[in-house]
Amino acid sequence: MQIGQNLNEEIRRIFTAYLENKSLRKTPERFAILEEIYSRNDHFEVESLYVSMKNKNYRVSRATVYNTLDLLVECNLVSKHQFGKGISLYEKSYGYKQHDHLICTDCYKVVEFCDPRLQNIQNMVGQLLNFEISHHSLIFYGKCTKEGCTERPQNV
Amino acid sequence: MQIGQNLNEEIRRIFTAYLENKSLRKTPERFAILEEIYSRNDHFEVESLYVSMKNKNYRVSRATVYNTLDLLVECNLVSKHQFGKGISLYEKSYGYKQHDHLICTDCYKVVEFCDPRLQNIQNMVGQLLNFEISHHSLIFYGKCTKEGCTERPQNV
DNA sequence: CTCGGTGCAAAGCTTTTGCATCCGC
DNA sequence: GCGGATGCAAAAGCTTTGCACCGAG
Repeated sequence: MQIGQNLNEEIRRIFTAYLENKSLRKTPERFAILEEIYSRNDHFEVESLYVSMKNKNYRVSRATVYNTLDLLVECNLVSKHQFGKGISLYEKSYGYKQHDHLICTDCYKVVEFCDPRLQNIQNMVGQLLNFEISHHSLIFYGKCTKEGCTERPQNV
Repeated sequence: MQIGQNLNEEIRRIFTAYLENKSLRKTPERFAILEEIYSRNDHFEVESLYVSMKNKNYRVSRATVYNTLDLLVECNLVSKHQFGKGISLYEKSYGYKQHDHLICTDCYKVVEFCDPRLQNIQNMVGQLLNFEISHHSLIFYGKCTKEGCTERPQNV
């Protein structure tokens, strides 16, 4: 589809600009990882991304995946979350409206939400305490009611 | 001091009630860990708590510390944070007003703040998405300005 | 007396690091 | 060709687990 193609070009452009600005090399691995991430629609962990690429017979190492994820987080193409199970989850972030997460403590389902008032809090707190706030993490923990919470962990 | 003594009795009472309710044993180790935690005023990591107790010649194992921390988190006497460095930080939570955290991405300084508007957001989001929200985690990441940010990691 | 809890050490998992090789610039 | 980047595997760091012993109920 045309839109997907445009998005793909756009994120490559952003990553390229970032790499050039930082005098980092534009290696094929870095762009392959970026592309793999943007072909996904979930909150994924490093191992899952690594396995996906291995399954496609792409030759990458975990070290490169970790390294590239750091770069992508730094240029805001990917966001990183610590949802509390000691394991980091990532998701693509370009073209998505800012959102936060709600996690079911029974089944680990992740739901996204957005509340503009948070931005006000962020601005005020930063000004009050002399911080230049660059980003935030807001997670609500609870139990999903009504909907079919299975109490069985899902692969999020 | 009298207040400290009352607090100490109060948290023991809460923990005791929790253990009895869950039919768990009231072992001396569990209360020793609780007491050690409430004698601290910082955000601490497991290893630090373990070492503190070892230094006082108290015989505990890491396994018991981890086990007890889980219990204390579950009965709301302790709160657990994932500040993003892959390592969990804990703090006592009874008798403290609810607060959130601001972290300097250069020196890792942790500052606490409180904004009552967050409660409104929490209530609204929970109602809207059919979640019974039990707790949350809000972290602002940024750089401290004006004050002397050393860019050197502190032991938080 | 029972069996849950503990200490200790080994194992598990995610992430980082060291090093030889490779390739972008 | 140089030096950054990669792949691989080993190592590191936090947390969990297995097992024999202990002690709370």
